[in-house]
Amino acid sequence: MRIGQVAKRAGVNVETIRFYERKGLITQPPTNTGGYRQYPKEAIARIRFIKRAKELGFSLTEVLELLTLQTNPQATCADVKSRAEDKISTIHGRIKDLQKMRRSLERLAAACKGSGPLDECPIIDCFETNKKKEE
Amino acid sequence: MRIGQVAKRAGVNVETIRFYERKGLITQPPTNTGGYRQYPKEAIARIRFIKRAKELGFSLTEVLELLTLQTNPQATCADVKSRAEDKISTIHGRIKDLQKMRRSLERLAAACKGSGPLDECPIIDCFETNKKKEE
DNA sequence: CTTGACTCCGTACCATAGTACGGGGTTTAT
DNA sequence: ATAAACCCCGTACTATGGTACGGAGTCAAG
Repeated sequence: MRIGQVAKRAGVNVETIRFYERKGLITQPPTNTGGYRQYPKEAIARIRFIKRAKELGFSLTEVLELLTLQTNPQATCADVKSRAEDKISTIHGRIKDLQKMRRSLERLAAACKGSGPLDECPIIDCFETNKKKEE
Repeated sequence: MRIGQVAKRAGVNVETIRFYERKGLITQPPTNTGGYRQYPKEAIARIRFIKRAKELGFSLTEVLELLTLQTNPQATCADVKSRAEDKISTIHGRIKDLQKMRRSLERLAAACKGSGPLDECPIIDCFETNKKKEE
């Protein structure tokens, strides 16, 4: 199968496949006489693996680690599980940060009556002073 | 005040101030005879404004919008409030996405007993097939 | 056997938010 | 007056995950 077919079936761009190859996530397949890459069908599965791991928050570097683990006969579930748990906690941290931001913005938006000049806007005021406006 | 002082007091890097200037977030102040930038003390407040807005999730482009609004006498609280509300909802969306990821990972991690070879790992299995392992 | 679609490669570019560097000139303190 | 510390400018580089481009060669259908 040629790169275009693989790309279509895996749901990515041709350029993305070449990019993954440069990053070491995919090994370059044999080429035909014309120099075209000839992919086995497992290539599609590998690209989908990458997509799925990415969707769950793994960076390409981390996906590479996961893929490398797979070729290591000493690797066990524990290796994968610990990476998943690390990822869960970093995601958790990001959620906390975002919730903090959201709560602050909600407080400010609630304090803003939505009319009047900017120099009375509690949101702008907060940005200027980093204090809640004293009543 | 010179750039180094401003940077120190605002809690950013000198380079960052020059970067913000290039981005139009800060106007270039007058320079002394030697060509050094001479900042009024309001510059510190402006940089802190940028920092605070960034901490609440606004990108530099959005911060620029906010700052530009301030110079517009027609602008009202409503303009700021609507930007805050937009930001709240994009943050909300990101939280939802992250929660979805976290839930999926938690399900997978829970399904993984944490020992044994990788080809029996439900996490790897999910990445390969995007299905929950059938029992 | 020609045309269009596909692929090759290397490089440059996108956004984001800066950081780092190098070779100069300036200011300040001793 | 000299050295340290500061600042100037432009450019390049960081990380992340790709996308775009251009000129060339190849493959398949008519």
